[in-house]
Amino acid sequence: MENAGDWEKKTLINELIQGRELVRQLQIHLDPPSTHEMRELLIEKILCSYEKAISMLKPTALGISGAMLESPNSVNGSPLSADSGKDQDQKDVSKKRKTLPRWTEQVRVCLGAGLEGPLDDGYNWRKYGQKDILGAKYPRGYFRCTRRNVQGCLATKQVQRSDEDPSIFEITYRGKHTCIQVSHLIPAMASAREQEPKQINDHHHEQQKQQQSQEILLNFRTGLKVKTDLDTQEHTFPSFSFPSTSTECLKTENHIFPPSTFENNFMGSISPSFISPATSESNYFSVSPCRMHSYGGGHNLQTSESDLTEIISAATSVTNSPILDLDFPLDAVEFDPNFPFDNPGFFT
DNA sequence: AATATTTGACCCAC
DNA sequence: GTGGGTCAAATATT
Repeated sequence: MENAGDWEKKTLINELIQGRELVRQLQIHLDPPSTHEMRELLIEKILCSYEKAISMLKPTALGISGAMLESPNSVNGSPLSADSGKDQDQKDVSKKRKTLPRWTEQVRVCLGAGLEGPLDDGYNWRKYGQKDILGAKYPRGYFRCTRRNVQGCLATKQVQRSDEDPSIFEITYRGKHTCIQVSHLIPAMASAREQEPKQINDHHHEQQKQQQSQEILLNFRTGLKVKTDLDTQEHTFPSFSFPSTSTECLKTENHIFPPSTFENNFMGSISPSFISPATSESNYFSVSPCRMHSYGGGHNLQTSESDLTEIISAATSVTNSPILDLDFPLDAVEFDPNFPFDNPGFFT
């Protein structure tokens, strides 16, 4: 994690460069017969970019990188973690409730094409419930890993839209993914494809390449070691997604960037954080999430000491902990995704 | 047909 | 009893 600072710095620079590029694009689109939508879109992107840059400069963003961790107790009451004993019997839902680690992440969604909603984090989620929460303006969505039945993956997440800022989604993850993720990315791509069939159809071959590289990468990742910020334990985990910051945003938003745009950068191909149909809070979204702390998500986890170990491992299995990713030698590629914008004409 | 989402009911912790 | 979380039948989508 030593290079976390570096990484943030670079990301910050990238964001600024990106912002500049976007402004240029906007400039171009100001005169000609450009549509309003295009201009608004550009503005959105610019704002998004700057917002991220700013958030990176904020104190909270520096250390643990702004990860919004929820103190375990605040999320759900208390004794949840207390009984850490055994969750071995995972068939019993209620027991699981007590012991599964959880952590919260806040995600900002870029309101691009008028749509909005939470992003995909690289896993395939299936919605299994929705509930109106007392005092909350928006209902909370409940998702579980689609591989639950197949592989017994017990990971779940809750998506709660923020009252004050509807563009923010609070995502509470619970449980770690035990499913083998070699398969998770590909379906993710597939679903992304489904959502943007027109744009993507032209790039089937590229996608296959992508999938291949994903597989390779995943295999690679399988042996990944990650340090959590909680302590020094290192964990290897089976799956991980590499959230790309603005890429996500721009990529999903308005489908401006065809997959091929990312083909050449490793990151682009491995970042599965496209939209996933199943992840949308209410299914109506398909937008571009900008993780507020995507450049470094410090997670805090539920902290019952007894569960600490599990929590930590869970944290590593989570998808959105870029900061955790940093131990991974991605330096060479990690920023590429932010740079498709350097392509002249990437907007047309 | 298979898979995903919706939604009311049910269960459990508080 | 209440609220939050999950189940599962009905329904929608692919």
